[in-house]
Amino acid sequence: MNLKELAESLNLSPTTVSRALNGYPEVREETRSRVMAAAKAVNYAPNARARRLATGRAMTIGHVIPLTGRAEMVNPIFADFLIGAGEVYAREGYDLLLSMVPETETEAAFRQLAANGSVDGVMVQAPQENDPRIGLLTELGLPFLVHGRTGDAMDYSWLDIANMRAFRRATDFLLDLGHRRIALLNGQESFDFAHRRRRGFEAAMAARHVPTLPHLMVSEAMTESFGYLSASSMLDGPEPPTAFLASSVIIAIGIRRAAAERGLRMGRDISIICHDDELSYLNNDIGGPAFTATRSSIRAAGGRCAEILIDLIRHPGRPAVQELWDVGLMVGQSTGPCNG
Amino acid sequence: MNLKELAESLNLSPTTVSRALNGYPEVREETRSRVMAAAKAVNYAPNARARRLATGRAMTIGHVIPLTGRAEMVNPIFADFLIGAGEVYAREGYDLLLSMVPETETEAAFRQLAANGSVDGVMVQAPQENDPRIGLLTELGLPFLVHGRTGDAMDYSWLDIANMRAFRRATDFLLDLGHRRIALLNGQESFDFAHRRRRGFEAAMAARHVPTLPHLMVSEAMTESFGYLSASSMLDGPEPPTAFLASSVIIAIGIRRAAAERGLRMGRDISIICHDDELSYLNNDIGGPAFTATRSSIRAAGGRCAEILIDLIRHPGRPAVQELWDVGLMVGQSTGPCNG
DNA sequence: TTGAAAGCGGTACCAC
DNA sequence: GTGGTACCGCTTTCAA
Repeated sequence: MNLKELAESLNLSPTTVSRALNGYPEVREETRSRVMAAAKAVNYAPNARARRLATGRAMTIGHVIPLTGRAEMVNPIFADFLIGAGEVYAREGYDLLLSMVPETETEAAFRQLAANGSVDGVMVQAPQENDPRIGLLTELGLPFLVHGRTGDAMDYSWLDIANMRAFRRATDFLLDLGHRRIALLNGQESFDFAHRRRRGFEAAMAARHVPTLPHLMVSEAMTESFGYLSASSMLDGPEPPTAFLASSVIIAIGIRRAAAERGLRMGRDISIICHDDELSYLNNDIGGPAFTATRSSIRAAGGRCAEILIDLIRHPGRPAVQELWDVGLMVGQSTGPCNG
Repeated sequence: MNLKELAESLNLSPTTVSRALNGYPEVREETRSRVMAAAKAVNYAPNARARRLATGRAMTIGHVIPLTGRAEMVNPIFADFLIGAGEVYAREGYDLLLSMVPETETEAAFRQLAANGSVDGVMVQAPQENDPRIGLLTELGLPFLVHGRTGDAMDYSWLDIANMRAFRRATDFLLDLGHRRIALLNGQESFDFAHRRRRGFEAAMAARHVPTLPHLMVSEAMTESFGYLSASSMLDGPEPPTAFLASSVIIAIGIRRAAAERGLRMGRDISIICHDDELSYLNNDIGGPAFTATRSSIRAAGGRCAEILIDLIRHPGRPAVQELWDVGLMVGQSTGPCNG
């Protein structure tokens, strides 16, 4: 059953039926209810393909995930971010087009999406320093929102969590507990977030005149084995750390295993604070939940990113939205936007 | 630049240009190359929305993920499956529509997708016993493929791994090593796969006349804390297990932590075999990699599922495809389809 | 081998 | 308030 047939069965024009269904005000109430009832009765749903062509909008948002050797999506934050964003898309009537492409084909993928008009905008995640995607998307005129930031000062829309502040605060917390040899197990520093986290860590240490120890600072792709192997060698080496700061829960899981193997007890012999944590994964390590972001805050961030992106799509030409989120420390919820 | 403009610039009709671009044989070779060159020169890409309307095909496949309380996607297999499927979709020119909906709204989501024609088919994952989705999709006439099976004997297309065989073989392996008190940490038994795995486990034990111990068999949502808590209480209780069989790497990670805390050494004091494992997560637990499926085999399964589904879409009315995959034991690759 | 024209199923402008 | 109709941009008969 299509619009025309539905209209005929009601002795109305397609125009009127379309208007009634789409909530236009000029339709008489009685007509509208008659149309609504009939539509429901025959289980009518407007054809999305036709609508997309007629309106010129795809009502679809693309998430392009570059696949590197290690499948990044496994990192729990990808899933949580997607869920948060997906909820908002659904609420706003948008579909989510997920495109996983080899990293080398990312540019081609974006060009394709822009050229054939199958999305109205795209979400960009995990930007690297001077990420080429930003210039490309700007050039293509495809609306986009970046989750994270690049170092440079281009004028694009992004939402980022206050990485530096989060790690500075977490480091302060460990220092307050009396720790001096704190290890930082970070993600790859080509990613902007890892860079900021290290700066936060270093700032906190410097402020207390505690030297950072090079052998306790490593950064690599965030996997459990990276956490396990790094923590193992640190714990077995000279000047072992008494506390760990990890950039991902995946890393923290590895650290915890290394610690457990050595009979080190969480919260007594050793403390771990990590990012992207959630209660079911890791808690009570230092006498209570200890993490910077949480899974629910990542999800909230995904939702907020989706809202901003949709707004950007609906209002082309609006100035770039740049939102910094304070994810707090030892909290279960994002605290939302902040400044500074 | 659209087809009509491109055609005008070439002094050809849209018809001919369309044919040239789509590889129709009746176009003169010289014309075709002229068209191709021009298309490339102006960076022409056919509008996907228009094409979808004209052809009546969405060229899109839907993955509907029901969200339960615990976000299942975190389970690594979801990501790997998606990656495997996504590669095939991209190769075949299909888009992937990812829809995450509250479990209670799954039916409405499918009805919507079917009614508004935004997908040509859908992938169904993690079926429960007597899963209502199967009847619904059959009724809606929307092509679908199930990854996994339900217990009942309906005639639908599925691809499943040989869960029973995998777990039977894994259990045999542990029995061969001399283990007698083997614990099974399974997923929720409302899922068909969990049910089959238990049967495989029980069959192996029965064949050797080794009694299964009720306190060593638990099934619950697959999380790290489930693994940790269950293993902890088993290890501290009477008749502790000497080996574990886990339905997910996530569970195994929890088991390993419990074991590490108690100073139990992998491969000596305790052995773990798990499903959905991968080297970076867990290995050498019994003196070598030990798992039933692997991340790469899940990915392969995703790819194969995508191929089957696309085939189903292209050839409506073909008989149901039912493929069983042997995922082996202690191997890094799927061995592919098998029977029995 | 090429072209004219009728859709595909909606939306939205303009007239009534 | 309602209806006629020209699109949206491509595919696909049918005719030449």
